[in-house]
Amino acid sequence: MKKEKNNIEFCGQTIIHDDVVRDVNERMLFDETVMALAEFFKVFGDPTRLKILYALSISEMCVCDLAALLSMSQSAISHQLKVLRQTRLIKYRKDGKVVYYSLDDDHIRHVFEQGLAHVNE
Amino acid sequence: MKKEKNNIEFCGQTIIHDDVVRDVNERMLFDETVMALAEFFKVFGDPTRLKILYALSISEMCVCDLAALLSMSQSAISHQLKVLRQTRLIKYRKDGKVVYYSLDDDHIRHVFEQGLAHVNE
DNA sequence: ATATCATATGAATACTTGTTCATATATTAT
DNA sequence: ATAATATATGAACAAGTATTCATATGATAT
Repeated sequence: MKKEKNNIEFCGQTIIHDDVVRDVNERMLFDETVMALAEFFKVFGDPTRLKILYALSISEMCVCDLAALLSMSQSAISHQLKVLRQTRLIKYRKDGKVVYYSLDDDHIRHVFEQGLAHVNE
Repeated sequence: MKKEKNNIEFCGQTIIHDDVVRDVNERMLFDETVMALAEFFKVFGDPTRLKILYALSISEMCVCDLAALLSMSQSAISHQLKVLRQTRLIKYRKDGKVVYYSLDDDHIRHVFEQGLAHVNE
């Protein structure tokens, strides 16, 4: 049996189902959690970074090679590697002048596959 | 035993390890796949959309209620719902003037949890 | 028909972001 | 030291995007 509607004003917003809103509000995620989550997914939301991650899931590579592979400037690649480093998705080791990048964690592969599964329906 | 370096120029880019680049290049994803994947993750890369998705993972809700829940304008919510609709992450049913939104698929919940698992380390 | 309410949407704006360009740093070779 | 090479980075610019504002649409009630 449907309960009757009881429209309420709250913070200038009309609430039609205050019971549902109250319930969901109590279970809502912390703002910082949502922010962190958004940042995490945002990193995967760029073709260049996805290609880099995919490439590194196959083999560690240096900046030069990644630039050649993706036909992009060394600078562009380097900037994106910085983003991936800062979000701890990749790690690196230095060997002389050359810096080798690799995935930080197999966990990343899983997220990637998860996305691929969706895209391929 | 490390193979000696054989720097090559390709499309204006220096290649240090041409064997690795060639190998990875052969296995590289199609551009359209990468694009679709980026679009998919991009949708999850916004706090407002994440909150909406999370809310809908608990209960179906109408636009009014979502606006009240997130303390945002009806218009802002409606615009984001459009994005979520177009990417087929949510579906809706109409009951008179009221439009009820819900997750399109339990699969979305899984991606969400996957992200949460990462954020919570 | 008219008013009201829930939702949708186009345009404008403010903000974010990916790439380029120029340059800096660091390591190796001469 | 000097030159060459691999990588990093700050600033500028272009392209993309989330929200607001004003308004449109569509349904219900009077």
